[in-house]
Amino acid sequence: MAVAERRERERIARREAILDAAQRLTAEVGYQALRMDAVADAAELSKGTIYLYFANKEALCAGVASRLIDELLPVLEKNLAKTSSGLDAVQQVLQTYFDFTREHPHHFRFAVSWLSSGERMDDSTEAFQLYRERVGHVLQHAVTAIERGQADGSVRLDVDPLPQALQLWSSMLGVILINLNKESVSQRLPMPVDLDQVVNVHIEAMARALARKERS
Amino acid sequence: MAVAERRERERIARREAILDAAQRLTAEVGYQALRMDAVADAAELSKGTIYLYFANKEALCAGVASRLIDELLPVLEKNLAKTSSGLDAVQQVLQTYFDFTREHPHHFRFAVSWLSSGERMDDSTEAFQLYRERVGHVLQHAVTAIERGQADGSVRLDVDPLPQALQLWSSMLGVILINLNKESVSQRLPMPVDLDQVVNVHIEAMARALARKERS
DNA sequence: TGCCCTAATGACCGTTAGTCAGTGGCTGAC
DNA sequence: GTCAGCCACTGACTAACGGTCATTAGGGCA
Repeated sequence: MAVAERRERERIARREAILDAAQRLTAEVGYQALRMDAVADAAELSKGTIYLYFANKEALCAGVASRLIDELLPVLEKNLAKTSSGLDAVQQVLQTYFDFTREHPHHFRFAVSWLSSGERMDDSTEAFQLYRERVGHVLQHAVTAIERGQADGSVRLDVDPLPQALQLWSSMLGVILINLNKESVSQRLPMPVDLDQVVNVHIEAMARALARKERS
Repeated sequence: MAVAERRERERIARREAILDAAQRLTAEVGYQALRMDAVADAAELSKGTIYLYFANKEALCAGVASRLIDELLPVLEKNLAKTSSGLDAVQQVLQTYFDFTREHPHHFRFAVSWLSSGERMDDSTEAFQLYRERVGHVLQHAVTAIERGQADGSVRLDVDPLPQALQLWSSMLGVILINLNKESVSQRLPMPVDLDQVVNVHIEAMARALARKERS
């Protein structure tokens, strides 16, 4: 049945075309302002068709998010390869993730709303499964960096790699969240602040907290 | 004009009654699921009337949030009075804020969406001004704790109190965000994790990063 | 040629934030 | 005491948007 195979290829191609359109629009306006009608228009399809390929708006967004986080992993691995110690690698994971969110702020906002969605978001779809897996890979790099540091003597031995990696990840999440919205946050705070500086302060603080010996 | 004064009192009382209703409902369902019709029903007013007292849903939520954060400040001050050193006070600020968000998870979610809203949210209303001011007070306590630690020798001298307080605040934000959604986050991660432990790991790490001397 | 199956359509629905022309009761001038 | 005017309040209405479904188009197979 060559017909069935062609149909399957066409189906995948159409799905990718929808994702292309959604990704383009998302880069402009973000996930929350993304309109399903606009996606349909941009993909030159009717709205109903979008729902033949994605269960709902969130599943579509997860599809876009999966594509983006795919771009992060090779960059992260390239940067990690250059590091001289485990502690250096820890800092590199944080810095690379930060740089990535600067390039793709909407992706980060989506990740935050996904993580904080509670029961609201139905993430049982295939697109979410994939996204979840990718996030796990990033976290695994942090765990590995800590273990490497404990092996090479740059990271203190009394930290537990997995909880510590989660601490690094979640605290970085907060710092990035604030930095990403620095214009509005600094307006919204009563004191003057330099929120770019805070990112460096944070990465430095994390390094001090993990370092085996007091750093200069 | 005793009439004008009575009118003003009534206006304030009505506003408070609306806030009462909104706060009650918010505690049940959260800000996002709060329906303006439901607020109107609960306050025994028509929906239009709600909009005579609050510009929009966000302003109403900011009103509720202001009330809640008002509860935090006295508790924080009480807890800080018991601390034995500046470093201890830093930890107490973090712990108290964490405990508060456990009691009022919806408030925290609102704060996060406010901070990450970018241009979306119009926070020029009076309710937001007040809320902003209160958040500033909490931050100020963190700054003061660091300065106190530098004075009493518990905190290293090479940290700049304001950026460091912002680092503490924003990183704690991320850790709390993850903890608040721990059920869904742990489901969504491919590895098993204890997210309550991560909060303690974080506060410990922060203390190590700020401590003047290596802690045991 | 004609039947069938799949992909695609777009008018339609439900929900919900926000609006506005209309109502009624209190006030204060006369 | 009367009544014009003001003001708080009303609730039906609109707009926007995510999601649905009865219907249609057209390629493939007997």
